[in-house]
Formats: sequence, structure tokens, C-alpha cells
Amino acid sequence: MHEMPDHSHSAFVPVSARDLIAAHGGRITRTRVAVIEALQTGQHPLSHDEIGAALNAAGIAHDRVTLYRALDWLVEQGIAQRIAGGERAWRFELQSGGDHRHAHFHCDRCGQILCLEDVPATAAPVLPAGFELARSELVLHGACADCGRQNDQTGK
Amino acid sequence: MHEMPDHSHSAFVPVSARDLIAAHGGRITRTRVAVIEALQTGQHPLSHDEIGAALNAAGIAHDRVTLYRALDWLVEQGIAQRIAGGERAWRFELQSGGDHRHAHFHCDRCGQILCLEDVPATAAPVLPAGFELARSELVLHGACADCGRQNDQTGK
DNA sequence: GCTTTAATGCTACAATGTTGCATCAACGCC
DNA sequence: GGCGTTGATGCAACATTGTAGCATTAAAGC
Repeated sequence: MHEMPDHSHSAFVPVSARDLIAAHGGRITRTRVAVIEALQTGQHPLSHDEIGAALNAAGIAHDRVTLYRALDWLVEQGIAQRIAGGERAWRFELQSGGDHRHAHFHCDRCGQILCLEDVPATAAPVLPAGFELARSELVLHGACADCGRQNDQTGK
Repeated sequence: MHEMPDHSHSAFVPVSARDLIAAHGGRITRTRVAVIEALQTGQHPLSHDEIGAALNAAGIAHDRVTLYRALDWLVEQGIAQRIAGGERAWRFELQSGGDHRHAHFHCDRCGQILCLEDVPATAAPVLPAGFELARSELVLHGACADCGRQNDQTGK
């Protein structure tokens, strides 16, 4: 809402992370910035663990709980969204504008999750009376290209 | 408590739990029988916890681990299927014949999961090359009829 | 620089699921 | 029916994922 001075010294740090946080009235902390940047960099939804590793790689010291809370806040603000991957852990990805919801692909071999940008998750058909639809989540399961069909059966 | 199964009004003929187990070459134990009966009785996918409660109610002593393993076996055999509810815990429901996969509705208020028998989860569209689709899972989120719109706050 | 308080870091805990291993019991065989 | 084999169970301990409480730190505004 308010004017931001031009941070011309922001070498490789995308300004949008800071703007994104400020636009939601949150304090700009290194954890939040790093988390957003990790999500921006990642080509697929990241688990809490992967984000933590990214922070470590970036030299950002952090606590497990802090990361959980940072992610909670991002989801709460609508900046990020949670995805139920199939495993017990949540995955997170940035809410790429508006309510655009796409489907995801979960590789049952490597556990990786990929975005299927082309495939909308908004298959919202007939619901019983009284039901109120908030959003829909479509997850396709199978084997990704990397895992190929090199191994044909995997437990779990 | 062994009642005559009432299947006069539905096309879904309850298969004897014992037959189901035997057909897959498993041993007929009281735990497995009770789990299958609990899933048959339940009108919606049950969590491990709910199944455990059902076993207790039926006077079937059991261990937590035994229940996990019984459920694992059922899924492995294709008798039951796992559903990622959105919470961390799995839900289980019987694989009601063939590969019929329907969508599910997760109430964000009460956490209940319901089957949407009418809504197929088979929205299998374009996948990138090399990808192998095994199954798809469609979960709709919102408020169920019971929770109605009595409370409007939602984590969305 | 100083104040306010959101955000962090730590400890402890809760919930869910897994592993190893000794024991039990389901099933086939006699 | 009794017996042996082996799958299934029960128990203890552990692993993973996520939360709650609270003192401390640091971001934002003055």
C-alpha cells in the first residue's frame, strides 16, 4: 500500500518476495524471504523438509518450528497453498495468481510431486444439497518420466 | 452381533468378509474380518482411529500395529484403498468392485470424508511424455450439509 | 537510539505410522 | 482330533510430522 524505496542493491534477490510479504502486512524476515524464494525457485511443490534443506543451503539458520509457522502464515495469507501429497507431509507451492488451481502428479516411485499446469483441478460437478464447495484437489498417481518404468513395482 | 445382511435395496451385495480374505489367500483372523465388516458398515471412508474404535465396540481386542498391518494387507490385496484425506491420517474404504474410483468430499469443518459415488475421479487428461498414470484422486473441499453454513470461518 | 510486538528458537509434547522380535494361532496334513 | 509350519499378532521401541508454551530476538515505526 505504501511507497517502497527502490532497493537497487538487491543483487539476485527477487524483490517480489519482500513486496509479497509487505503487501500482506507481515514483517520481512530472512526466513520468510528465503522460503518464498525457495518456492519460487523450485519447479515443483516442496515439502517442509525440502524447504528446510534449501534454507540450509542458502545459509539461513532456522528452527523447524519457525519454518512451520512461516509456511502456516504464507498459506493463511493466500501467498502459498498446501497440497496433500499422498504421503503424510504437506507440500507447498506459491499461489500463482488468483484462484488458479491446477492438478498435481505424484510419482509413487520417487515420491516427487509435479505441477500439471495445463490440467485444472476445478472439476466441480454435482454436489449433494447443502454442500458448499471451497476448492478441489486433483492428484494423479503413477510413475514420472524420470522414474520411467525401470522398476515395475514399488511397495507402498 | 451377527445380523442378517440387508442387501435387498442396493446393488451392492456385501461379500462375506471371510470369503474376501480367503479369495486373496490370506488367513482368516478376527482382526481382518472385523476390519472388513467395519468398512462395509461405515458409510464413509474410515480412519485408522475410527476402525480401531469399531473393533473395540465389537469387543475385538487388537493392537495398534496389528490394525495398521491388517489395513496394509487389505490395500496391498486391492480389497481396500487408501485415501489421503488432507489431514495426516489415511482413510480407508473398500474397493467396491473393479477399478471404480469416485471422488471424495472432505469437510474442512468437521473433518469428515464422504464418498461422491456419482463423481468419477478418473479425470485422466494429457500427461507429459514418459509419464505413466496409475490412478487419480479427486478430493473436493468445503463444508458438508451437516456443518452447513452455520459457521463461516474457513481456513481458505 | 528506543519502544513495541511480531517473529523466532528452544523444549516439550501429540499424533501417526514403522521396525524387530518373540509368541500365538490359522491352516494343511496326518 | 493332534501336530508342524508359517502367517499373523502383540509388545516395545523408534521415526516422522506437526503443535503448544514461553522466554528471547529483531523488524518497524517513532
